Amino acid sequence: MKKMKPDRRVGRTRRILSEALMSLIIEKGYEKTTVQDIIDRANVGRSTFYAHFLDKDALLRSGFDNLRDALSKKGIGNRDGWAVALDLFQHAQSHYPLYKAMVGKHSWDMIQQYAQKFLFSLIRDHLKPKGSARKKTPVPLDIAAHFIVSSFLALLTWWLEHKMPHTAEQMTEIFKGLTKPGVDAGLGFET
Amino acid sequence: MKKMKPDRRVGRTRRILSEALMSLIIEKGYEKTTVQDIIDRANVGRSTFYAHFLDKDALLRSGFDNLRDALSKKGIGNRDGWAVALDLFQHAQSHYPLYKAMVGKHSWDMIQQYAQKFLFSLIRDHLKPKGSARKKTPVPLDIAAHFIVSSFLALLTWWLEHKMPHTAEQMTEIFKGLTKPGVDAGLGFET
Amino acid sequence: MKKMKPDRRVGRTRRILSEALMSLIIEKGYEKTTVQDIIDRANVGRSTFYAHFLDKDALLRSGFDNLRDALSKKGIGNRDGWAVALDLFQHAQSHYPLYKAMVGKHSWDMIQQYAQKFLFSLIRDHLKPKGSARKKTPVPLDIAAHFIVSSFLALLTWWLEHKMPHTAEQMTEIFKGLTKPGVDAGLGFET
Amino acid sequence: MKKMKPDRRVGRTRRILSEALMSLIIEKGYEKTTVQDIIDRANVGRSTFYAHFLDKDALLRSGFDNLRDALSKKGIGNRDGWAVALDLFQHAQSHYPLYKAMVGKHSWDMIQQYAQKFLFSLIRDHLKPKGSARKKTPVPLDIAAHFIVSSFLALLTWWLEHKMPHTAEQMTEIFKGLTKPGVDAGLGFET
DNA sequence: TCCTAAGCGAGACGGTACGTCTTGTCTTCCA
DNA sequence: TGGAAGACAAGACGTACCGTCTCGCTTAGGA
Repeated sequence: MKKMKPDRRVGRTRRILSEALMSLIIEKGYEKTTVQDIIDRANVGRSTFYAHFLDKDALLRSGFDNLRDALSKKGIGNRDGWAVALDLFQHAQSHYPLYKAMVGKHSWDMIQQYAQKFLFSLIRDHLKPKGSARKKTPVPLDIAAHFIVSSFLALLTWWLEHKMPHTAEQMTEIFKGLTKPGVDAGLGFET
Repeated sequence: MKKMKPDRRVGRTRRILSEALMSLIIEKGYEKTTVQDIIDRANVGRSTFYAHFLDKDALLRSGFDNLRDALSKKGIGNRDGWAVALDLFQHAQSHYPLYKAMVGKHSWDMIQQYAQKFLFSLIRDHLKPKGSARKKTPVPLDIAAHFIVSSFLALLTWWLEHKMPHTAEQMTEIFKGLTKPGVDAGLGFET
Repeated sequence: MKKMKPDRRVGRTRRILSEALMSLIIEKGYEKTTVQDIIDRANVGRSTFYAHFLDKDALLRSGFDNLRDALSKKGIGNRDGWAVALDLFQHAQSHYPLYKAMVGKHSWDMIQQYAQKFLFSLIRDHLKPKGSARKKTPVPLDIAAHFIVSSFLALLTWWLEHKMPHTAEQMTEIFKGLTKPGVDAGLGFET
Repeated sequence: MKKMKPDRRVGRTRRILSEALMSLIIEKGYEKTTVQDIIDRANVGRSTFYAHFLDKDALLRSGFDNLRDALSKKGIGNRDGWAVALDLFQHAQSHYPLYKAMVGKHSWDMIQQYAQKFLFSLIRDHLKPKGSARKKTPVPLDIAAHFIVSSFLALLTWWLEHKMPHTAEQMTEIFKGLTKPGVDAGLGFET
């Protein structure tokens, strides 16, 4: 197995396609954007598209890989676990037109699901060490993690749907205020 | 304006179509079910289908109208507000094959959205009277309602995805345990 | 078997339907007129339409039955056989809007076929007695009759398509001038 | 503007579709043949069909383009103008099953109309030079051309409907015998 | 004059074909 | 010779009409 230096054009094509999709989402929404639209905008052949991505959904998800990798590398570390939410609220804010175009649509559901998976393992791994001390908690740890992530996404969705009436910091506070009490009580330790 | 007696056939057709869809969802999933499948199963003409429903999605949603109407009529009344969750957990349990076939798919997102709308107004109307006394709360009432509904749906989803490892009563307790503390603190009054 | 007096409503319904079709043909053409259009215009139930006519085509043809019966009763008699053409040219002229709306379309083909059948037997019966004397003619009598009728219809079509640039009398002369020489020569006797 | 070499597949697809239609016409008639039948027989996608032809009618007409082009190239030249009829009678004879399946139906009307247009200009262009000498003729040249073409098609139709009881040569003679005298007289010169 | 069978309107229904649309694969040809 | 262009198979979609049918109301014409 040879280790190849990746063709520089490959990165270029993927980037162009991603940019084409993003601009099209903002213009006409993800659902109304067809593969044909994307490759027309990107000046790319149909087969080229499918050489790089399984389908339109894969292309969309790939756009969030950067965010995921950044978060993944940064981790939670010694910060207040709830602080991660702030990063995400801010990211949404800085890409508002894109998020706005998707929220409430099928594409948003997909993104949520994608985010859910990643954030879930991030949170669970953060909670596990603390929880391992306690034998038995009234609420299973997995459910708590799922609850935290879902609550965050729910607030994010609400925030975007209502045109961001509060700051990212305020939203983080609200999120923490609504979620932390129940989690702490349910798990039996301070998160 | 004449008051017409409604054609008895209409109700029958709508019911047959709904039943056909439900059975097909269980067999092959909502997304893989085509309109053709439905009308074949229901022994109904294509145009008849479109005379009654805008599309496949509308038919699916109509299937939940009964549940919605039942809840709507029953209301929350004097019960513990959180008890409504039990009704819904139980409903899901008693229609498990149907729910199971949809959870995690696009159809589930749609149902969630449909449920969200209805439950949101139900909850908000339940909270409003209590909240009107207090001038200012750290958390806006709308956000709290949104949070409650989303949390419920998140737990329901988790429960179904994991093959209902707990009873409906246990899930209601967990739901209440995770959600109530934050809401009470955030709103400044006992829900 | 009782002989009933026919219900007066029946004739009325048939007439109303025929009138509705004729007016619709003039307005939007026969092909674009649907059964729904007709029964809407006629204020008649769908089933009533089908109780009276097999389909739209049958209704159209029925409109020409009057003309056919009139010609049939009048016959050719002692007149110049070619004079019948004049009657028909004049009929077309007096119903120009209707004919104009059909000529060149599928409906015109149907009318032509309908007319062909009737006129063919009219002409053949007119020629037969004269031809029976001669044993053998270079051109079969049936072909000659077919030729005469087709030529007439061709000229009628041309005339209507070109907005009737000549009088009905002129067209009759042209028709006779083009057709008679060949027929007389082919049949071997004066028509 | 780049001159592209046409994709070889295109011609193939069009040919296959045409062949599929022809065979289906012979088997079940043009009117009963659906687009679905054609694409099934041709092993072609539905969209491919519509990428090449506007509709079923267009495909049918395209099948006669070869014949038209052949005649067009060959022209009338120095031959007896009436000889063209022989070519056409013979063509019909050699494709009898196809013609037989259409004659008398709507499809035949369409073909007749298509043929009429082409043959009319062929004949008129053939007559014009001869007629320009004469100032005034009792019968307009356009009518004469229309008459000739219609007469030919009428005889062709009769011939096919009656299972070709005469040879193509005989039919040509009959055609000429019936038509030429009137035309020569009407135009005032020998055709 | 009554009453009864038929005509009738309204429109739901099963069914068929249409032309459009989008997807993911596969082939051709150009640079 | 590798990738852009785009032809292609597949198949679901929503629309348009058709001809059949069921349902009650109305009404003509025989009793």
